[in-house]
Amino acid sequence: MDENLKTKTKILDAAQSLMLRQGFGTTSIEDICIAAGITKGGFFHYFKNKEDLGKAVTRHYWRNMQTVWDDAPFRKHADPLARVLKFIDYSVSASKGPGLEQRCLLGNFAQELSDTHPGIRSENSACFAEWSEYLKMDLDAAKKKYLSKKALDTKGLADYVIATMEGSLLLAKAHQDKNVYIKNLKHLTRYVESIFKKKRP
Amino acid sequence: MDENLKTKTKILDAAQSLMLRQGFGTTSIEDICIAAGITKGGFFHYFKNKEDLGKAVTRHYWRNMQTVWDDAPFRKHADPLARVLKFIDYSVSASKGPGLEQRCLLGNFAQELSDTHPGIRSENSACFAEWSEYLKMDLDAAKKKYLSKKALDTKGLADYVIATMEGSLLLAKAHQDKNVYIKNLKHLTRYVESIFKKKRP
DNA sequence: GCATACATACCGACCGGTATGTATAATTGA
DNA sequence: TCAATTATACATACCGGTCGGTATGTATGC
Repeated sequence: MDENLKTKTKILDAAQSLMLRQGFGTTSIEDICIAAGITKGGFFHYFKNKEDLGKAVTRHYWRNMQTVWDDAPFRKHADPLARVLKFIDYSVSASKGPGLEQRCLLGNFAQELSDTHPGIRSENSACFAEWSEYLKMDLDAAKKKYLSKKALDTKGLADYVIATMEGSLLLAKAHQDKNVYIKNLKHLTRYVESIFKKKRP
Repeated sequence: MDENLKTKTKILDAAQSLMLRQGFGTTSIEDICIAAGITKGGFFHYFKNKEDLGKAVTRHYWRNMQTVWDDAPFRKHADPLARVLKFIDYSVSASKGPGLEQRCLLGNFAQELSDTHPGIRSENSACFAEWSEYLKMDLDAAKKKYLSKKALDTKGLADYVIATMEGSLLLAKAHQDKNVYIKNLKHLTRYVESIFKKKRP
C-alpha cells in the first residue's frame, strides 16, 4: 500500500473497499485494520466508534465520486443537457469494468442502515442531496436553454435520475447481470431526452 | 396472536415483520422467536439455519404480495395498460399508510445479502423475475393493443418499472420522505404513458 | 516533558447453532 | 382394540466464536 498516505485515509479507503463488497454490518473493524495495516488501537485513535466510521466513510466515498466526476470527460461538454446525458452514459461505461464500479456505497448504506443508524442515514441523505443538487445545476441550465417558458421541477427530475440509477444497480445486483443496469439506463436516457425534446448530440 | 396459525407461518410472519424494519443481519433468531411466541428449539425444528429462513421469508413475502395484488382493485381493469398504470398508482396509495407499506423486502435483501448469501440472492432473483413476468403479461397485452406493429422490449420495460420503484423506495428511505417516492412514480407513470402514447383513462 | 500516534491485551455482550429433554400425536402390531 | 413404539413438535440449557469497545503501554516528535 502507499506508505505516504495518512493513516486515517488508509482506514477510510480500506473500509470503503470492504464495505462496498460486504456491506457495513458484515465488515468487522478488525478486517478493516488488517486491510489498512494497523491495529485496533490505531483505529480507535481516529474514530470513536463504528457509527462514526460509517459517517466518515459515507462522506469519504462521496468526495471520491465528486472528484472522479469532475475530472471525467462528460464534464467537458458545453451543452448542459449533454452533460447530464453523458453522465448517464459514463455510469454505464464505468459499470462495465470488472471491479466495484457497479456499486454505490450511498445506495448500500441507505438500505442497510437508514433504520438502525440515524447518524449515518442523515449523512447519507446529505450526500444524496448534494448529488441531486449536482444534477440539478445542469438540468436548470438545460431547462433555461431548451424549455425557457415551460415548467419543470428540476430537483424532482434529479431525484428521479438518482433513484432510477440506484434501483437499477440494485436489480442488477440481485440478478447478477450488468445488462439490467445498462438496459435500464437506456430507458432513463430516453426519458430525459423526451422531456427536453431533443435528440442526443 | 392468532392461535390457529401454524407455527411455521407465525415464524415467517414474525421474521418478515422484523426484517422489514431492521434488515436481515440485525434481526436475531431470538428476537424472531420471542415475536413468534416460541423458543429456539422450535425455530430450528422448522429451519435448518438462518440462511434457510432467509430464503423462506423471501418466498413468503413474495407470495403475500401476489395475493394482495391479485385482490387489489387495479387488477379489475379491463384495459391492460390501465392495469399497469393503476398498479403504480396503487403502490403510491399504499405507501401513504403509516405502517411498513413503503418497504420492500426484496429490495432490502437484494442490497444486504446478494454478495454474502448466494442462496438468498438466487431466491430473491427468482421473485424479482416473477414480478417482472407479472408486469410483462400486461405490457404484452398493452403492446398488442396499442403498438401492434412497433417493437418494444416488454421484459426490459418491466424491469425498468421494478428498478425505478425500488430505487425510489431507497431514496425515500434515505431522506425519510415519502414524497420522493410519490413524485418519482409520477415520472415513471409519465414515461410508461409516453411509450404507449395514450392518455390515462 | 508532554501530546500525538499508534500497539497489545483483554473484556463482556451477543448470537448462531447444538445437544438434549419431553409432551403429545400418529402408527403399528398382536 | 389398545398397548407399544415411534415420529413430531416443541422447550431448556449451553457452547464456541465473533465483535465492538476499553484500558493500558510505548515510541516518536515537538
